[in-house]
Amino acid sequence: MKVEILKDPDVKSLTEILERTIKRRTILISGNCWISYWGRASSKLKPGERIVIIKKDGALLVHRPIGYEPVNWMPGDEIIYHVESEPQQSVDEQSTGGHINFEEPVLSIRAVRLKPRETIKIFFDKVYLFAALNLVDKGEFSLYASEEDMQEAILANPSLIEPGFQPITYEKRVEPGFVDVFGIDRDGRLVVIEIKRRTAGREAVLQLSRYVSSLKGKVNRDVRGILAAPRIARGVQKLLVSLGLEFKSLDPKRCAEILNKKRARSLEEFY
Amino acid sequence: MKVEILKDPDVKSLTEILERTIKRRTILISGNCWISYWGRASSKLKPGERIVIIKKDGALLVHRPIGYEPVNWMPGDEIIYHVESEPQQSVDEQSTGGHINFEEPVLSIRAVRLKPRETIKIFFDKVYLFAALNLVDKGEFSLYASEEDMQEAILANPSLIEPGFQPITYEKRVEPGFVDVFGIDRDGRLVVIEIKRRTAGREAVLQLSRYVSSLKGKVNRDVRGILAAPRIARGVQKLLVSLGLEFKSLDPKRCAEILNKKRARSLEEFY
DNA sequence: GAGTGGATTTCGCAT
DNA sequence: ATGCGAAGTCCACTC
Repeated sequence: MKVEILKDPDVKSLTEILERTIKRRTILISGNCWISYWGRASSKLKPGERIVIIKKDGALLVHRPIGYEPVNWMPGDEIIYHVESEPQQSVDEQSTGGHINFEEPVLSIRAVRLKPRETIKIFFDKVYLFAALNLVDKGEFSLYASEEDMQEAILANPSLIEPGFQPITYEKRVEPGFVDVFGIDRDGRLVVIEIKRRTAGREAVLQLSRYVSSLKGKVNRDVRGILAAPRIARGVQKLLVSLGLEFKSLDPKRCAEILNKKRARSLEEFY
Repeated sequence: MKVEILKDPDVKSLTEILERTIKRRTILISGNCWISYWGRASSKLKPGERIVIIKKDGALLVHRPIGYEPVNWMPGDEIIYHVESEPQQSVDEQSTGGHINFEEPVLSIRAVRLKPRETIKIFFDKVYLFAALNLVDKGEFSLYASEEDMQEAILANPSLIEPGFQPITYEKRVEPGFVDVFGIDRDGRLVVIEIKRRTAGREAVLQLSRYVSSLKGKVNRDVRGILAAPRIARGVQKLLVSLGLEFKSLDPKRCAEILNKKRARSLEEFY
């Protein structure tokens, strides 16, 4: 069955259908609930009307009517669920605060994550909508103009940095941290490139500086440090120069375009 | 009306109800859709069955049947929506990939965010469930065992650090950065405490070291630096010692418990 | 308005 | 397992 929808269901039917569908279907529940969380931190959420999503892999999301982020959540993997119908008497009024319907028993959903150990308990005293959906999703997702794309674009087209630049390795680990791209310029000098997809700040400059310094100490010869980013923060330019580093403007979107062309070309060659 | 639910609605009814409820209700849509995003980066998602949430503040979430994170999203605030019914012919088959139902027109939802400028376009060719919910949520959310709580716990119970420790100020600004807690030990020496809620890494040690150094330069007398955290990263212990700093194990949960007791007590006093 | 740092960050990768 | 760095990070706070 593709979709099972219950409108204003009672706790008994809910308990039953949840036990049957949890971690087998994508589940939507909307109603009045209160929530406690204990684990890496701990939290309490007093009663209110929210949306709860439980996915096939066990991932749990609680969304309030406002805001992009879930108020409570649990990433999938190794989540164990317990569903129970409980008499309302057991609910600690003080801990819940707001209004609770004392007529019917409450639905309790307990999610336990094993690593790290943490628990979310959700209590519903009123459910407006329950839906169990048998969703199939094999659609490919592709993201363009990420930092990884920028790196790939530089490797495919080194002149993006400057004429004569030759990449040698990328994402090479150097003490401390790592370098995004590592190569040689037209004069044979070592070049370390740090890539940022957004405006580069002080942190990026200091990081690059550490790379360059540690490398200089090892190879005992000149090393150029280039910060490749769409822009550099205003005050940071001076710092960059004072540390003997360079800046190269690099637009992530342009990198994405270059990559798209390259990918299209390799597709042509393939056919 | 609290809840409006449509099961297997046609595109025409959807367009109508969406225009009436969007940014006025919490909206749930589940069906077969494909999505493109353009803004800070860009992405494409080929057809598949997902859940779309649109909140009253305009926040948009697209969830696949697996995983904790949304595959596409838009934070609320300054989001403009356009809802249209479109003939399927206009859909670029190549850009969508998988299966598309060519019988009916498709529902298109376009969300435009102004700052930064970005756009999400969602096309549905089949909707299994549509729900518009009039949710009210005023429940208070409280999170415990934050870094701030640990600070508060130390101030309330200074012996957590060591016998005889006396806090003077907290979150005091010192060059560079700031100090979490600042006080005097039983021998009258200055103490700087840096608090970390989780395993303290190299960064925390270096930060504390900077505090202590700059303070020593100013007061021209001995200053102890104590890193208070649940644990310290393995390799970093040596660095800590070599910099003349100390480590004090401090469990955030225990801090939270202490605070809870303290708060309960003050509540008793209040009544 | 931009920069800085934290997050129940999550996620991935490399040691 | 642990640690480090990116993310369409988001978010709050400071300058």
